[in-house]
Amino acid sequence: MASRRTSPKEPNPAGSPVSMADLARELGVSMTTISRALSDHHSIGPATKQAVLKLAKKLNYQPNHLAAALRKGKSKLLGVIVPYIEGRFFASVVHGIETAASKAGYSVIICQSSEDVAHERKNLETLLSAQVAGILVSVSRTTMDFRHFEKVKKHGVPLVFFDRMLDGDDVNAVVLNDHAGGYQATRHLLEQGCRRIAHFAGTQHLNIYKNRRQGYLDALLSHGIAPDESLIIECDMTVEGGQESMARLLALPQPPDAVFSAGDSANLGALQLLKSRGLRVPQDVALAGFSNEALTLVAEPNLTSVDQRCEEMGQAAFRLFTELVEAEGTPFSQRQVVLQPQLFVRASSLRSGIDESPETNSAAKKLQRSRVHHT
Amino acid sequence: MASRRTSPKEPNPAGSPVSMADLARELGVSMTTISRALSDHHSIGPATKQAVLKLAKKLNYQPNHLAAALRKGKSKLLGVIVPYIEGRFFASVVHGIETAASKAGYSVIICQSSEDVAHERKNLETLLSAQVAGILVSVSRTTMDFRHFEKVKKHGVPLVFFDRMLDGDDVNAVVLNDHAGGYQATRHLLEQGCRRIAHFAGTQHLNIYKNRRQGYLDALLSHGIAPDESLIIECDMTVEGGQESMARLLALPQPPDAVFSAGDSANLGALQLLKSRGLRVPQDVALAGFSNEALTLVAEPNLTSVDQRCEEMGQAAFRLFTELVEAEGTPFSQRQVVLQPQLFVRASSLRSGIDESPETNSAAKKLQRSRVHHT
DNA sequence: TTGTATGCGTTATCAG
DNA sequence: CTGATAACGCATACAA
Repeated sequence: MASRRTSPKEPNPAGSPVSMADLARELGVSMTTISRALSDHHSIGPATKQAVLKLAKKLNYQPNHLAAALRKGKSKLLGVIVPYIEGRFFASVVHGIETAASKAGYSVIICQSSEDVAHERKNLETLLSAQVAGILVSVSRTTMDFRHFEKVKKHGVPLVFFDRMLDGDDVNAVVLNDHAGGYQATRHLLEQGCRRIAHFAGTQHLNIYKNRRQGYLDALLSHGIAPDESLIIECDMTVEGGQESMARLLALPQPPDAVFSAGDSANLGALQLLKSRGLRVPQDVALAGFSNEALTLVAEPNLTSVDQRCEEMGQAAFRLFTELVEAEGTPFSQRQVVLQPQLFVRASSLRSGIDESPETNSAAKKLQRSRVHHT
Repeated sequence: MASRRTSPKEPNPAGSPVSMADLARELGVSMTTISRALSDHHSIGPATKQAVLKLAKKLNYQPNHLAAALRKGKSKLLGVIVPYIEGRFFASVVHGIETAASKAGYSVIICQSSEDVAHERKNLETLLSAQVAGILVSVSRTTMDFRHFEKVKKHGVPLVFFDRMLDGDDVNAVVLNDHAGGYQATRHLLEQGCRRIAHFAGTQHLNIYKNRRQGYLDALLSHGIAPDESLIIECDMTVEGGQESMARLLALPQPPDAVFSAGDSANLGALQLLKSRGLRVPQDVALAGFSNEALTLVAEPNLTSVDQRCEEMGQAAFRLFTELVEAEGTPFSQRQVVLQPQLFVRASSLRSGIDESPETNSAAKKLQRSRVHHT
């Protein structure tokens, strides 16, 4: 006598796509009942519900999100586009996004534009085809206009920019107050007695670099110091770029007594060059940077830097997305979230001990501890 | 007279889910024709094909991958689970995976287990529900058995482990030859004249740390040196852990003249402590670490370290996945890819200049250049 | 070369 | 409280 295929003893032999229909057949009820029991619908008998749940566990039923999304017209997928995923900043932001998203039942599809607009465009297509519920993006360095984002709006998919964005007011975005960051760092250098403060600036078509520079300029002005254009060097923010830029500054008739760099790597380069020339940091040249990279705590002396609140930015971006989902249908209203940066004062800019507030230091220590990761 | 809704002049007013059915109606052909034209089927008239493509572009038709996946039973989604996404290693591996995957038309869903098995289990459920075509995973630190991965196999979803995995032979995996890495680093220290070489070891239930330690032991043995258990310290691989461990070693009756650490962060801690005690690196104590973190090039002296080929690992993991897809149906055969580590010799372990080969140095420089990222 | 019909797994709309 | 049925958008076996 052949064994019955429908025997409850057989869990599931091979590739086992158990569907709601299977559960329905097995229990002798309708698919509707199964669906309702599984989604905890109100009009459902507690007895049948338990029975369904039990059977589902037993056959280890796995819901098919694709089918559900197709039916409902809304998926639980969230698209994220970043220029690249390496480096502390974007990795941390993605970490923040993913953590918040998964808590809310969303899965995150990650895309890299590799700083290339064409790639970015392709990423958008892919995400739209994947029927994502929303798209979070930090534009690539080569993105000069918003045309390819129009399609996203046209499809009614919520769109949130974070950190990097182009000028244009009709977009939702969460950004850091880069101006305040530049201002704080520069003011701090001024308070340390520096008077000829140079600036390593980034590409000026990106909001972040433009704002950091403006913060620097405004800090100087509000302290009655006229900016000196020869002290502003546009550099690519790499270690080598920092070395070269620092060398150029030292070749000036009147070298600076401090540098505010729009990035930490360039500042490291500056530090290396200064040391190689036998100059002391901060006594001869004080340094303050941007991003609060891990390297700031490794360099000697430790580097003063502006923290970008990476994880908060990720969380905020996701929150903004959910707000957009809730506000669906209502007329478009632009939403912007602006995060406040935090200056971490370290030895590279401390000319006297008096400014070293205890909170700042304990915060820095805490950061160091929490940032440690290992394989 | 009311304007016709089907007028070709109306591109698409609001949220516009243009489907193949719409294109078919507009062109007066069947959906089959549309489907074939779009998927470049062979039996399709070039004229009609062009017409379809043109109309699709005009109405900016966006294919619905969900529907296609549902129909075909196979999606173009790839699930990736990592303990966390921050830090150089996993970010780089994910970078490698995403780059290879998107090139092959796959989208990557990223999940973080946060070093928590329960979370890892949930991640698996999510990915299976999302109908991913495969799952790539590096297990969490708290994962002690493979039970929750059985379900994945049962569903017939290709599963690839990378870097971290538990013992067990019937799995597909791409790993680094950690044993060779530990061996090379230790041999290098021996060649520098070190004789009492200590080891900072990681949790021994993870393959990677066990193998690094074994490589260390075997290198000692093959050089006729009996391992000294008091020189092996299990530490949590943080900077602080490294400081404490180094302090313990220095308190020994016979302190070591070198340390091979299973991680770079701990080595940085050791370096800091040595400096604070007035000891010189590498003259008094030579240091070699693991992971080739960015900090190795920031610390002074630069830290010798074993590179883990992060991106190659990501690429290899994806390749292994595609192989599994192609080998579908055939009986299971375990596949393992073992990557060879590369030792980067730097000042922290160089007691004499003679060993500093030019290739090593140029490779290190190249690495430094290519790793620079900025916001 | 093109069209017709069906089903993938789910949810929503109706009746009972 | 429960059930039958349609529909989501696409791909394919089968017919023309």
